[in-house]
Amino acid sequence: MSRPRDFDEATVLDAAIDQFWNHGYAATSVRDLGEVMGLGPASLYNAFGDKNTLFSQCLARYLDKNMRDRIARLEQSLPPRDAVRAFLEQTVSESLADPRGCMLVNAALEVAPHDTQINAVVAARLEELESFFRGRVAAGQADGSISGGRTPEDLARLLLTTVLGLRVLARTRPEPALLRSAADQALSLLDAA
Amino acid sequence: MSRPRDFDEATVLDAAIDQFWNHGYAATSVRDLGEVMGLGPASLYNAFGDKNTLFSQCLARYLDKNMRDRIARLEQSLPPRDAVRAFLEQTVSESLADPRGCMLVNAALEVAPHDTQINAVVAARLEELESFFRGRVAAGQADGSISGGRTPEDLARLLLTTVLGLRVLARTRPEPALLRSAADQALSLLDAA
DNA sequence: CAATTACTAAAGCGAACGATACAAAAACCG
DNA sequence: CGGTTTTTGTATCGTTCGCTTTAGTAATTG
Repeated sequence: MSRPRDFDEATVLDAAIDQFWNHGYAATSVRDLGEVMGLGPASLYNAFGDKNTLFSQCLARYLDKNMRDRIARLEQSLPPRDAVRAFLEQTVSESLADPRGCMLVNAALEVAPHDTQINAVVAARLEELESFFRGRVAAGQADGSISGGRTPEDLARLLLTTVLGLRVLARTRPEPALLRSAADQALSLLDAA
Repeated sequence: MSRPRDFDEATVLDAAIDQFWNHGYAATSVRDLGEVMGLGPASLYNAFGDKNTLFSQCLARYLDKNMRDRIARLEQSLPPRDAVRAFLEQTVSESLADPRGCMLVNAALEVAPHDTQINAVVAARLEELESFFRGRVAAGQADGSISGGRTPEDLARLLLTTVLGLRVLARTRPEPALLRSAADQALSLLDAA
């Protein structure tokens, strides 16, 4: 090893994430990436591999920062039922505030169907989210804050589906009343018998 | 008017729909389109305008054939509550059978955010679907087959969100148990008080 | 201080992109 | 038929694509 990099990998990765997040995979060119990252093509390819590999790294980093951390935070700081509600509410408010939507959902539709590696990552992360819901529902049923009328598995599946639906809906119809109502209806299943 | 076209517009449009549906907007080239449509570039541009205009026509035709007609059929042939259930069930079984998902949902995430015209079309069609659900729920409440515990507006919003979520989920995790369970949970709201 | 290593910037590779120019050919109308 | 109009096949426009090469420079090691 000799000469160190002139740039910070995490910083330029964030710039790349921003570009992919804004414009999607196919509509982002390697030149675009080089520009926002402040790198020439040689540095870019040397440090991150080709476009597809770079995208994988961006997606992984995005998910660690935006999903995994959020889940961990909610699991630690809130009682089970509140954690579920908070996740849905954060999804709604974030969808209203950021027109780019969720990079995971965007990738699920644009990239995953044509790339088995990305598909595996996306599927695994969706399972993580489902698992978060399932675990919180089970815990909520145990402490009595969530009705026991439905299985944690079933409720988790609906909650996951609702989150994804909200993300899609928000990108073309970012109407607060619409999104909040949908989220509230899904949450009401935590009470129903 | 003088020389007629050598091709049937509807037929070649269907071929173009198939291409866009399979590969998305950005990843489909005009040459790809010409190939599957059996047209040279001159005929293609002369008949359908540029790539973006062609996509609009494809999306409109797709929606007329796949969504509007289905809604009309369900509204005519089934009682309100069954029509709602049938729509969800068809969404699930179609999602499991066809890996391309729903072209409307795909377009909502890939194209609509960067194209105000497409966005308007997508938003309008989602409102149509929401309106279908709202109307059927209201009719179902009137005839007693659907619980009156929630407003048609709220239920329609959740059903719409669920359909979109199912479409996303199915593309990366086409698991029958997962999708059917989510759909069933959403439908159970038609009973709850 | 060499010697080595890894970096960067600039130029450019072949291929594919969206879109057009142009002339030949085909169908309509009088 | 002849004249007009539209369609069509072909060739190609200029640009951009993902990616590589080359040449030179900057930092580390002995």
